[in-house]
Amino acid sequence: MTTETTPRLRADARRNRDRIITAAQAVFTERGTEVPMEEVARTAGVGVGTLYRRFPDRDSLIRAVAHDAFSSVLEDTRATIEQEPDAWRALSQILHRGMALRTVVRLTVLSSRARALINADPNTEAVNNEFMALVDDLVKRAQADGTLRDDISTGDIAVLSSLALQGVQALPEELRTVAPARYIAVLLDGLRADNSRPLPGRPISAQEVVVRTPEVDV
Amino acid sequence: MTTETTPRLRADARRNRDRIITAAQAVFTERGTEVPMEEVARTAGVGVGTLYRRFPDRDSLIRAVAHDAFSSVLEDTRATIEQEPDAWRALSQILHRGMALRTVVRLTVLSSRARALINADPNTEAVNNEFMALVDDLVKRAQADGTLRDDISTGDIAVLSSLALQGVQALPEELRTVAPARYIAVLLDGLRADNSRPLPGRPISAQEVVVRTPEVDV
Amino acid sequence: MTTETTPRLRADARRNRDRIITAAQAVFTERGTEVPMEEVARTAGVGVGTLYRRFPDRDSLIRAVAHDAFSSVLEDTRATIEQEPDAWRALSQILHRGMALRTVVRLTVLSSRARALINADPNTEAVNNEFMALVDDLVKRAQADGTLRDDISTGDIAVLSSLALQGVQALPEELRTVAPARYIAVLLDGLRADNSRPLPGRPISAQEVVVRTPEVDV
Amino acid sequence: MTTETTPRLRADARRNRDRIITAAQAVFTERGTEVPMEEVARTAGVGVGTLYRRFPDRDSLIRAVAHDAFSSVLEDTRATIEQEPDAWRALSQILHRGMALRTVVRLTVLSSRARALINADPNTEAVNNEFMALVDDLVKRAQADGTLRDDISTGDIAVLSSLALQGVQALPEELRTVAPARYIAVLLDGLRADNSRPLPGRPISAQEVVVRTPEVDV
DNA sequence: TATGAATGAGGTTTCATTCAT
DNA sequence: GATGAATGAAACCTCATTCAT
Repeated sequence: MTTETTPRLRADARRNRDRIITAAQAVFTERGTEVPMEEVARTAGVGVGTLYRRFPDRDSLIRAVAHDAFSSVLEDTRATIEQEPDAWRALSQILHRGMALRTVVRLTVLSSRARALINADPNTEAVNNEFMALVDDLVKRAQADGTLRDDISTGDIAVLSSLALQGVQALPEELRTVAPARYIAVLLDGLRADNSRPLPGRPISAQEVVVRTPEVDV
Repeated sequence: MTTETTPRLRADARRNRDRIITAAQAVFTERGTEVPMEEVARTAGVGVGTLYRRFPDRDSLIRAVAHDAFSSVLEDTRATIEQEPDAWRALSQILHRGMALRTVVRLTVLSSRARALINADPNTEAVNNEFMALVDDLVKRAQADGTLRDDISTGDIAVLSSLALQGVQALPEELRTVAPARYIAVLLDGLRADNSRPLPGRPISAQEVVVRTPEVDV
Repeated sequence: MTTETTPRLRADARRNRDRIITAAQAVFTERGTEVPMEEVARTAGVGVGTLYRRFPDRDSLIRAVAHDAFSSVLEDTRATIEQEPDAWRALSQILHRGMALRTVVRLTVLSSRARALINADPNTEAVNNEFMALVDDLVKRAQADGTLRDDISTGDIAVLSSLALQGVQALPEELRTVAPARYIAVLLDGLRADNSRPLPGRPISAQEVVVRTPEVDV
Repeated sequence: MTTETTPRLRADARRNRDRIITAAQAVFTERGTEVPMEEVARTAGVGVGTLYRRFPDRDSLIRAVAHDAFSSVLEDTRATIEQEPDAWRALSQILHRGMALRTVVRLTVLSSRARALINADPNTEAVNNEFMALVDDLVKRAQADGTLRDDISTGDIAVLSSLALQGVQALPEELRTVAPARYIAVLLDGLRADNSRPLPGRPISAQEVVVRTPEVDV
C-alpha cells in the first residue's frame, strides 16, 4: 500500500482505511468494480457504515484504489530503470512484473467506469503521466538501439500489455498464474525489431490511450 | 444471423426474434451482458414483454446470441479453409476476419456468465468444438510447415487472439476499429517460428480453455 | 351446462363458448378465480384471443360461470322439492347434492371478487333469490315440523353448508371426495331440533348473506 | 406475538420485526397470502427494503407468521387443558378461543402455499404436532366419557373447526365477529354423542390432515 | 467512531389485454 | 372467426446510500 493520503488519522482509522483499500483492490480485481459495497465491507472486515465514512461513495473508493495501484507501479518502474541500463531489458522486466500492474490493468481495461474516474482525477493522472513518460523514454531508447520495432509506439504497448496481463478466467486455475508471463513473452517476440512484418494502422502514442466519454462497466 | 431455430415461427415473430438477437449482440458487445433487459428491448424496438416471450430470461438470450455468433464463426472458418490451402495464411485470415469473432470473444473473455452458459449448452459446445478442431488442424499443419512456432498450442492462440480482438474502449473512437487488426498482426509476428525465444510455461491445448467454476461477471 | 345465453351463435362459436365455460368452472374451482387467463384458454383448448372475443375480460367470464352454476343449482333444487314432500329430507338431499353446488360455494365463499360480481349482476341475483326463496320455504316448513332447530335461519344454513362443502385440500386425495358428505352429515346432526343447545348470536336470514364492499380475492 | 426468534437483534430491528409479523398476520388473514409485499410493508409502516432484509422472500415471511400463530395457539391450549379437567368442556373452550386459531385456520385452509411451507418447516411442524397431540388426547378422553360421538376423529374436528372458524366475508360486518362462535356451537351440537346418526366415510386422524402435493393458492 | 438497520430507486419478470396475421 | 404475438402496467426483489444506536 503506497501511503500518501489525507492528513492525519487516528491509528485505528488509518488501519481501517488500509484494510478497506486492500480488500477493495482484491475484490475489484477478482470480480469487477460493480460488486456490492456490502461485499467490499465484509471482505475488509468492517461494517458498511465504516466503509462509507471513509469513502463517501463507490467512485471515491475506486479512485483511491486506482491511485494506490498506480503509485505502486510507478515506484516499481523507477526502481527497475535505475538498475537496468538496457532499455529493452528494462521494458521486459517491467512488463513481467506483477500484481499492482495487474490491478491497474483490470481497472483500466475492464472497467470504463474506473477509466473515466482515473481520467478525471488529477492526482492519479499525474502519477500515470509520469509512468507513461518513463515508459515512453524506454520505448524510444529501445527503438534507437534497434531492439524494438519502429512501427509501434508507447500507447500500443500499453494496450497490448494490458490485454496480455488481463486475468483470463477461461483458463484452468493452475494455468492462470503462469499465463500472463507466457503471453507477455509472445508479445515481446512480436515486438522485436528483427522479427517484424509491417503493421496496418499507425502507431498510437501514450497520450491517445484515455477515455473521453463516460461509459458503462462491462 | 445464422438461422436454424425452433420449428416455424409466424413471420412477424420470426422478424422480432431476429431483431432482438441482433440488438442483443450489439448491446452485449458494447456494454456487457449485464445491461438492463429494458435496454435490449428498446434497442430492438420491441416491448420488454416481447423480449421475455421469446427469451424467458437473460440467460436464454445470452445463449441464443452465443449460439448465433459461434455458428457464424464456424461457417466463415470452413469457407476460409476451403479456399486457402496454406495453413499459416488461413489462420491469419481467420483471425483477421471480423465481427462475429469479436462477439464470440466478448462473450467468452469478458463475461463469465456467458462462458458458464456456453459450456453448459450442448448445442453451442458442439459448434465450438468443431471450430476448435478446425483451428487445431491448422495449427498442427502450420507447425509441420515450420511457419508457426512449436512451443505453443491451440488454446494459447485462442486466448491470445481473444485478448487482441477484445474491444479496447480506452482507445479514441477513430482508432478503435483498426486496432484489432493491428494487434492481431503483432500477435502473428510473435507466433512465427523464425526468430522465436523460448516461452515460460507449457502449451495450452484447446480443451483446456473452458470454464469450470461459476464466476461473476466483470 | 344450462344454456340460456345471448341470442344466436354459429354452431362452432357456440361450442367454443361452452368449452370455455366448462374449462373455467373446473379451473376456478380447482385453483381460484385468479388463474392466468392463458391457463383457462389452454384448458379449454382455444387461444386467448378466442377467450377474449367471447368474454371481454375476466369479470365477464366469472359472471358467466357463476350464472351457469347458479342456474343449474336452481334446476336441481326445483326437481328435488317436487319429488320429496318432507322438508327435512328435501333439505338434506339438496345439501348432499353435488358438483354445481360446490362450484357455487367456491365462488361465493372463497372469491370475494366473484361475490361482488354476482351481487352486481341482476341475472344471477334473480336466480339466486329464487333458489334462496325455495330453501327459505323448506327451512320454515322443517321448523314447523319440529325437525329443524328453531334458533337458526336460512342465511346460517347457506353459510354453514358452504363451509362444509368447500373443497379441503389439506385432506389426502382419496378422502377429499367423501369428506363433504361426511361434514354435511355432521352439520345436519347439529341442525336437528332434538339435539340442540342454545346458540350465541341471532339467526341470519337469507337476505343478509351478501357482499356490500368490493374485496380482494384470497 | 410469541417471541423466540434468532439470537439478539438490535432493539429497533426487533421492534420492526414484530411490527412486520403483526402486520403480515393481519393482512394475510384479511386478504390472503398473495398480497403485494409492498402492502405488507406499508401496513407495518416500514419500507419494502426493511421487509426483505428481515424476510428474504414471501415464503420466509409466511413461515414466520405461521410459526408465531401456531406457537400462540399451543400456549393457549396448554393453559386451557391445565385449568379445565373435563375433556368436552376443554375442547369446547379451545375451539371458542380466538384470534390466533383463526389465523392458523386461514393459513391452513385457505392457502395451499402456506400449507406446503408449514409442512416443510420442522419448527412449525413440531409445534403443530404437539398441539394436535393435545387435542387428540382430549378427543379420546371425551369419547371415553361418552360426550363426544365415536365415529369421528381428531382430523375431522380439525377440518370442521377450521371451516367454521374461517372468516366469512359474505356476512355483513356486524355479524362477522359473532358468526364463528355461532357456527362452532352448531358444530359442537353435531359432535355430541347423544342423538347422533351414523356418518358416511370413516374417521380422519390427525396425521391425515396435511398437504402432499404442492398446490396453488386460491 | 463503528455498526448494521432502514430506505427507496431501479432492474427483473409476469400476465391481462389488444391487435396483426 | 380464431389464433397467438406484442404491449406495458404492476409486482418482485436487490443494493447504494443514509441514519439511528
